[in-house]
Amino acid sequence: MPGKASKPSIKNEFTAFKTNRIVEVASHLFYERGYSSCTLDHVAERLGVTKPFLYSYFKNKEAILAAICEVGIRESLSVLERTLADEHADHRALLAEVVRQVGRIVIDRQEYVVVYQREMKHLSAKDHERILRLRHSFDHQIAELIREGVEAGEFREDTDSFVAVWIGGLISWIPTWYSPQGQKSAADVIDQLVDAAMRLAGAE
Amino acid sequence: MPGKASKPSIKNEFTAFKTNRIVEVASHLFYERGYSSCTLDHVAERLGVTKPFLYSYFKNKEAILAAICEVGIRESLSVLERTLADEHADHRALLAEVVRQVGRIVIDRQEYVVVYQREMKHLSAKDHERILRLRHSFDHQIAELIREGVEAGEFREDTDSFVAVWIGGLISWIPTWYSPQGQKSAADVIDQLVDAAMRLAGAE
DNA sequence: GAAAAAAACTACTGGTCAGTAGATGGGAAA
DNA sequence: TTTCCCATCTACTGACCAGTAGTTTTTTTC
Repeated sequence: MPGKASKPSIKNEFTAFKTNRIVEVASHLFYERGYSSCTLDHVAERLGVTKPFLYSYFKNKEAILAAICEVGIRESLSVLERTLADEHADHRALLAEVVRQVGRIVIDRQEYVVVYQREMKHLSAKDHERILRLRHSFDHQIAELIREGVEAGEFREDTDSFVAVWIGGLISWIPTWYSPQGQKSAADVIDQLVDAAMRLAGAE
Repeated sequence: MPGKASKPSIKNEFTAFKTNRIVEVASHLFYERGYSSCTLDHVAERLGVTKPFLYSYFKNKEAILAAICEVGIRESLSVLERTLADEHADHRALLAEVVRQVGRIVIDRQEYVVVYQREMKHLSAKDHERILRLRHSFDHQIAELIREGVEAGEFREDTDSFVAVWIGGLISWIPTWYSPQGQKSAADVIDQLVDAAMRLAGAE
């Protein structure tokens, strides 16, 4: 069961590995067929196991969804905080780097992000609130970064720190239209994303 | 059955009225509970009728979903084309007005838009394609507007007309976070949206 | 290598739901 | 008033599915 912090050991590594595989496969199938239309028998079949197997790693179907929803946000938050901790020339460069890093994760974790957006409402109240807090923390830190940049005179002075939400929207929107098979490469999309974010922040 | 163009008559008006009510109520319930988790018995109950009633107005559950998905796009497209036909001082003013009008619709039709985004994949291939074509037509016309504005020297010359997609993203993103009960009024949100779109287009 | 423990499976249940067949009842036509 | 028709309803079916009880297989331990 995720959320339990255990000592590392061979056994726990096995467990973690299997838990991850479940999340991976479930995420893919929830993405394809939607949460409610995807049965646990489906997930089990794709993993080459049976349904009760899943129940020894997750309490129920909703717990699998919660694990999926957390992946994208957790990684985005962690890369955000890592990037904020690094040295940067100025707020412009910092914002650009943050958006670039998070954009990369959102593209890599596309399916997780989409499942989160679409299926959020099937989370239990508890899981929902916990994940929303992560999301707010993210928006808040970007807003702070913008505010500081405006103060430092690096972004247009009429820039409301609420553009953090718009930038978040830009980022979250990517997975709904970007496809690895499309004409645009991931690198192109990220470059455009960074450019768009800088324009929104009034950084030019 | 929607999609059939009939002569106007009292009878057809009754039918259209009932069809609309079904779409309205179904949209609301699909929004709240998700398409797959919302039963037609639920929809019928909320309407004060029974399930077979629905089947005399729609072929099946998916047809109701298709009707919902079409509302937002159809209205957006029609307001877009109406606005494009009007006189405007310049491309800047035109873009601002288009974004304002469409933003208003998206806020008014919030639930339809969200259901469309979330449940698109449950549409039949045919419905899916038809609706996607409407959507592309929308993006294409905005892209054209941007291209002309750049040519006229009203938007920054390094503005790729692909920003049309980003602007579309900004608009589509609103219903996922805006709430009529929130602190921000619809008017505030629209003003901010227009400002953001102008920044993306490099119009300042 | 036998016994105990852990992991995974087989087989089931109780409930749900899209879609349908055929009944019913109220209004229009005659 | 009687007949017919159309809208809507009652009552059902067949399939599906989350979750579980109890058994079998595999691994660990001694």
